[in-house]
Amino acid sequence: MSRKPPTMADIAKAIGVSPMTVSRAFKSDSSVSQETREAILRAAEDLGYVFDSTAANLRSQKTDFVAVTIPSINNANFAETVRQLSDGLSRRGLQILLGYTNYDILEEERLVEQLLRRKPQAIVVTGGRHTPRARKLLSNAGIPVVETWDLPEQPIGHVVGFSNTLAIGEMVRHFADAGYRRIAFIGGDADNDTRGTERRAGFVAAMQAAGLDASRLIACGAPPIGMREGAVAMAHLLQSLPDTEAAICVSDLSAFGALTECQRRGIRVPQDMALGGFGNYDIGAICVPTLTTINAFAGDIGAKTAELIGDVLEGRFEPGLPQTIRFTPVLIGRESSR
Amino acid sequence: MSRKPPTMADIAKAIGVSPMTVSRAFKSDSSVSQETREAILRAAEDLGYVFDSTAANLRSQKTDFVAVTIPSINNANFAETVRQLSDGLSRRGLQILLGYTNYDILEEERLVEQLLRRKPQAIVVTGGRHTPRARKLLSNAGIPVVETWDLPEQPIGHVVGFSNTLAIGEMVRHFADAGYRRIAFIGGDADNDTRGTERRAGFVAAMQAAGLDASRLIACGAPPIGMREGAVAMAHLLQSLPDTEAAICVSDLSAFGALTECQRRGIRVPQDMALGGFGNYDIGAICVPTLTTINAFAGDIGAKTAELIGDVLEGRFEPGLPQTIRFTPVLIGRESSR
DNA sequence: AATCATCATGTTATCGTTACCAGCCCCACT
DNA sequence: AGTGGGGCTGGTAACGATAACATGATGATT
Repeated sequence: MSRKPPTMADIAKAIGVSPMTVSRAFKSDSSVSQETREAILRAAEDLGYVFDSTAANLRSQKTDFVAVTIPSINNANFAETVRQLSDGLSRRGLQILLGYTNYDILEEERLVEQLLRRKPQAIVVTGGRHTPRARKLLSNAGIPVVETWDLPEQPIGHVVGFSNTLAIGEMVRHFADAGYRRIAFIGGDADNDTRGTERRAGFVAAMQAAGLDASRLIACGAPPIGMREGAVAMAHLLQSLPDTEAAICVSDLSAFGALTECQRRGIRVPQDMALGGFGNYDIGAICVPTLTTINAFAGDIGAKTAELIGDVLEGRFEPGLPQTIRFTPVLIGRESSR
Repeated sequence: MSRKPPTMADIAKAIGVSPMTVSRAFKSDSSVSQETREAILRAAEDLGYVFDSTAANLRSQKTDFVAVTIPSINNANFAETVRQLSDGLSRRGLQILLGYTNYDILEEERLVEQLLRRKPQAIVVTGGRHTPRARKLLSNAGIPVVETWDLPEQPIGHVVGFSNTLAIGEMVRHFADAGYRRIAFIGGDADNDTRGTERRAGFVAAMQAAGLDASRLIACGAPPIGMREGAVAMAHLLQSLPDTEAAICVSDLSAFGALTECQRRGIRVPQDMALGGFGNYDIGAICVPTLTTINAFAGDIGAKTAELIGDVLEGRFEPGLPQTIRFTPVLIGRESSR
């Protein structure tokens, strides 16, 4: 029963052809006569043959893997990026090899090394901050590298991202234009949360540019920052700076958490406290009141990255000429800031 | 510059040892003298050597991959299962190879076939419904198979799951005991949503067992069923069956959507309409009012599956003796059903 | 002193597929 | 009839690591 699984050679023997012909029969473009191919595929099915990619990968020096690292899978934004990336790549015959860094660049380094051993055709990392060793590994890997979700100052290779700083600036202006003055920022205090700290820095810069006090900063600690952290932060805010008129949160999740805290305390949103989020999560479009947010195009980042990788691998670009694709975050004004 | 990457043979030559010794130097348990190993590792670093798993995989017939299929990555429940699974496996030196079926068993079949070509050491699938061909592929793969999130009547191999039917029965009883009589069910009408339909069937059975009318069934269509679908369904429910006292939703997401619709219409929850969800999502614990739900132990399913796979692969079980690990879903009573 | 286990290393063959290079047959054109 | 090209097939070697077995040196044991 449990003999070892059949190989192409077994099929070849059964049909009376060479293994080479069997190999060809499995590739759609190669030249094999119709009847031979059918006989081979039938025999393969009969024998319960399963193609062995590991051997093919070794011989052809192609794995059709694309390595991807994200901070966390439990985040709708990153998940959406991965989904679109995965869809786009699978359409091109590529398969994702996914790893989580847990928002830790040391973990990222380990992960990158581990993933590179699998000989992916390209690698996508989230963010532009890496350990020196990770940078070196990526640079020397000899495959296309794409950094996403940020616009690194010194990109390793390609980039598909947007400016978190600018995006938050947009949000600050939105509130300032609406007449809010005492505006707080929630989150972005942990230095392993690069996007969060960028947003916080962007908040401070934009507030100062608008001539407003930028000192209302509420800490949430290390990522992931979810709804609960947002609620806790709002409680702090209401206690420490009760005259605050508006709070800009590091993400829609924390904004929603902040909203629930207001609801529990009978604080009306937006009349007593206006709220802004980030990321255009589903929840912000449906909760009551709906949340003003920033669409950072998480899905499009994934889709565009897939397209870019396809183009590069199929030689549609000058090789060695890194591309930077920049998305412009768009503010979505909703009920929480009217 | 772009010569081809160094191999173990190159390191061997540089150090003056055999390739075999180099190979051994990279495995922690093998016997290589301290100094030789150090010299090898140093040379490897100098040359920018990256271990080639594809070759090792072929020769040793071990990939250290575990294939996993889930319906969707954009679902906090499945994501949590995958996270714990991934953590547990990586602790054992195994790496996940993930694929999404989009709630489609035909897509699952394609995916399973594709994943098996990569020669994983084990495969985890979500749910117990598969195409005949997929069943055959899984059975003949010669590796441990784990079905999760359900309790299939005819398991292919191992199972780590719970009874959706029983879980919803629990929920129905909770509402019935609290005095609710006109109870509706939202979702679970699409037949590619196996867990959803099971929950709906469980609802009908439990309602009948309680002597209650089980005909208040609101359709949501095909999965994924999110917040928006829940809101739409609640609108339908309020229009078609306005005297309904309580609604049990196929998940916390749809329950939250239903809640928002109530809020927009000024319908008090739970006074005018009680709500129940499923899955113990973060949102249900924090929204106002908090949602009564069922903890299905999504994370534990992943953790336990990782443990099971570890045990099986390391021969800690009678081989060929499939295990079934059954979780008992627990009702969490919250504000939405007081 | 002889024997044997242990350690560190080397040699050889192989995992299953495919790149590369031929070779054959048949038909279409000169 | 001769030449050429395209379609189909086969033989051989190789991808880069390691399993399996073998070897020499060292030290422990009797």
